[in-house]
Amino acid sequence: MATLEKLLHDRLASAFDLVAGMPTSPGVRRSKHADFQADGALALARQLGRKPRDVAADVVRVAQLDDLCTSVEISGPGFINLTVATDALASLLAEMTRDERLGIPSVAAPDTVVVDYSAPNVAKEMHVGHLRSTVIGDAVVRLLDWLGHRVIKANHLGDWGTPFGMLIEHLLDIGESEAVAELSLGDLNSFYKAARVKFDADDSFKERARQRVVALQGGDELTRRLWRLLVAASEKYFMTVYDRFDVCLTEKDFLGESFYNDMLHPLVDELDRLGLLRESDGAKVVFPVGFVNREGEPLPLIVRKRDGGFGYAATDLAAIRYRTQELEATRLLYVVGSPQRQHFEMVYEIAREAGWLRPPARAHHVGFGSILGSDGKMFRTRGGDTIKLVDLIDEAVSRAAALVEEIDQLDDAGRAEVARMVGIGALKYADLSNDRNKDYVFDWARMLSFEGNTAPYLQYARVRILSIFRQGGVTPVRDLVTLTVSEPAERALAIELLAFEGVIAEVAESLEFHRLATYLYGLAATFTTFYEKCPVLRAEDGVRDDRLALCDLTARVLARGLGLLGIGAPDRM
RNA sequence: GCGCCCGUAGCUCAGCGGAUAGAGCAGGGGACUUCUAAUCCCAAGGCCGCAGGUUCGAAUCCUGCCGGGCGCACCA
Repeated sequence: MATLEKLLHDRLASAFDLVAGMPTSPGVRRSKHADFQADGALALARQLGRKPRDVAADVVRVAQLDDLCTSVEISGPGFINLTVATDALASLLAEMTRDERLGIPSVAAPDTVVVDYSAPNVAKEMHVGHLRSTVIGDAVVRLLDWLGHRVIKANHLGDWGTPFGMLIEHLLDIGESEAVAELSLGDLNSFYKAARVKFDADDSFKERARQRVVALQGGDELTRRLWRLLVAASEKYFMTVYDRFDVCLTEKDFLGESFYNDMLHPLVDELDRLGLLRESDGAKVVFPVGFVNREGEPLPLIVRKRDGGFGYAATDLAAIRYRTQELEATRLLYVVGSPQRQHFEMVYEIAREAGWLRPPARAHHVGFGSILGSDGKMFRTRGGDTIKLVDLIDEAVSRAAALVEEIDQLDDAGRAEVARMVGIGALKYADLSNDRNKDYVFDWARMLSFEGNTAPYLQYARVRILSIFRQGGVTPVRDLVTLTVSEPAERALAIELLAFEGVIAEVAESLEFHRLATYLYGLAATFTTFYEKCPVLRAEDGVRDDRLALCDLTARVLARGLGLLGIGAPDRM
């Protein structure tokens, strides 16, 4: 389906091309002076050496807009103001009601997308630091999947490295069953800390740990089994967190660092063959072009450490090669904090130089800022400790439970389910409604408020709509051929609804979910104006059905939009 | 030193070259015999960090400052 804005754009583009004699952007956008405006004449006038208003007049003369607009006027210095015909609105809306996908088709040429996100560490608690990656990455997965792309979730688990020496030795000390029980239940911090304490205090333990690392890397069978035990127990725990948080990661998506172990030696060999590998201070490194260190010298990416071990850079390179060559990925997304930006830029550059990343395949760092406390510093507990992710989730749900306590139309189980949707929704939405490039300030009261740009507000807006249907005992029809849109509030809502596709298209590329959030909030706000001004159930028969259709579409767009953000929408609250 | 990100109302945030810079919160004033008032409406609140430049037009693009955050060789 063609979206309204795109239709206007295309028609005007043809007209502009005629007037300019070359491809010219019409500059169509929403306007407060009309439904839409086109700014293209102002920019074009300069190139043609003519007056903007004259250019605009020529464009209007040749533009074929009769079926779309009732009014096309030139205003100010040369803006073209467009008022959309209600017939056009009506038929587009009717088409939208009939479409299961709300006018948004599956993509014609799907990408194979690898989304690298969440990435907790084995035997370590998930904390606030994992919140944004998990929430944003999950939204990326849901959106691209819904659009019909082939999405591969890659949970780049920290399941390898020197800490496993001490972790395995600690496991042996306390016994396998005890360790597994502790880890599966989520008592990860105390397990890790206990290991750490012994490691720091006890030299013989430290030596055992060191030996154990060697055994692990050497493939010693017992050690591997114990390691696997640690990983499995942690994965089991992480799954409980994901389930509780409504995150769509599954057991199958754990693709930890260790997965790439066997690829690391061949990787180094290939870099060597390609002539990219250098020796520096005893380490094997690659110097990607365009990167310098603080002395202005070429900045290396260390592929193999002086001691022969591999660092994360090697794993990241192996992963990128695996993803493009084995998984045949065309779009690689790394949902990782902004501080790691340079690292990934270096990895991408090397991958391009090595030929592992070439068009149409592209890699993109989906970076994000930090979560801050109300004091403007990194969000921590009052004691200065990092906050566990489960604690955050639990608090969100229990705070939401206090809010929904008064709902008398639901039983206890129903209220608990609503509390979950509201609490988790609030937490996720607070993250996704902010520009991910920026830091944001964490504030329980604000995110759980029913006023302002919050998940509860959007959820509530939809509940009010469903309440109309229940109250009237009606089911909105979805096979309309046309409908009437006459009141200003109806028009405003109609135009807002028709903008959904454009927003989705934009976010699918930029992965800036706050644009979707801003849109949904605008839609909900536009709806409440409509709700105040236009009675639905009390309207006359013809009008009533049309208003019901507007309500229904709004509810569906809200539910779909929230769903793409990983947020549920309760039917009552 | 080099690089990246950020600076918009008292607070939290939108605004990816267009008309008079927008929301929410807080503070002020209103609206519940009404489809859920957990809502809505009205008024008030701004040298868009500073200074130049490009442009018919700059919060938006460029340069330089100021202020804050983060990276920059064997941790991920």
